[in-house]
Amino acid sequence: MPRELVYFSPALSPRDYRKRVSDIFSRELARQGLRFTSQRRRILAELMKAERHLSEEDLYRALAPSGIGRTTVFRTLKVLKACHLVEQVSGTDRPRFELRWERPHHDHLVCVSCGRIQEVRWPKLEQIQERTCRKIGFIPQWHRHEIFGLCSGCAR
Amino acid sequence: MPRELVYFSPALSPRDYRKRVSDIFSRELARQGLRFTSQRRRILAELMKAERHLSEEDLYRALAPSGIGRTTVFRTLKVLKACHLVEQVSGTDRPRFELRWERPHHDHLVCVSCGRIQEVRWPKLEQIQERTCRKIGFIPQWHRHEIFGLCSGCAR
DNA sequence: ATGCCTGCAAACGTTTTGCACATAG
DNA sequence: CTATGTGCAAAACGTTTGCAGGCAT
Repeated sequence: MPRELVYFSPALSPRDYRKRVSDIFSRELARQGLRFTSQRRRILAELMKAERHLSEEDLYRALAPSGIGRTTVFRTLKVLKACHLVEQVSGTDRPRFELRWERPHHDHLVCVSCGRIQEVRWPKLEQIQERTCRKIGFIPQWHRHEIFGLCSGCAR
Repeated sequence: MPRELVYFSPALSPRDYRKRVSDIFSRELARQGLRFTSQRRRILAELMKAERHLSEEDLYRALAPSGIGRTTVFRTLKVLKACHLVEQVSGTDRPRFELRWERPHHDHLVCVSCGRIQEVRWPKLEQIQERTCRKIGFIPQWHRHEIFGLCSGCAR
């Protein structure tokens, strides 16, 4: 159900964006002595063409007909996370995955009724967080900020 | 490993606090036609006396010797969540549960090295969040804000 | 040719469910 | 007394692993 994502950095066309992300993945794999297989290519493609946050299940269902196994989806998601190309977020049900590259950091508003996920950018919040962390000597590495509630459509 | 919690609202003595939370649970159960059994009482007591965020495993290990089954721990945690007496947070490993009643809302700093969980109160952040939500017609019900990184001790 | 990658099936750890008995109200 | 709660064992679920064969480099 989740929708409403803007995947493309304004400076790049969708096509260029896809090429760019693909190149980054391939380079990152090479750097680690790993291989850019057709399965990994297709899983990344599926993530890029999606207009919502996909779960492992979503990916598997989309790609199983073409012969990709569950294990490979799990393993590829792990590699993508390790490359910081994909981030895992919690939906209302299962973990979901989103492409991060070339996209500004943002937080999530998750509708508990329809599952829609909206994205919010909160530079001011990030700033306050960093200041507080610095003050108490905590070195932030990543964070997860998810607000659950009713989206405007379901609020009625 | 997580520690460093302040469970008591400053206005209440620990003893009064425990009585209060217990009463709230009992009343909430009654309201739903459910029963305040000895198991539920003891699970809540365990959560109240804990000085850290407990996992289901923690609770089970603490209470199994006195004959409480795994199933009951899971089921009771579910009831407690439904009553909004307990909130589920992600640690570095498994889900953990914390009492919410009479405690001000706060966010979490999770150390990925030692597992320590520090709590932060960010009224200013909450305020910004609420303002944004109101602006776009999103009705927030709860939120999860967890920052992962290195605590001051592990930063060295 | 080598060594990483794949798919399958089996293992795994966590959470849920079906059931007969126990117990709170 | 009756409906809800309990504990056990088994099932279900999402995820990981071991292995034999496949493929990118």
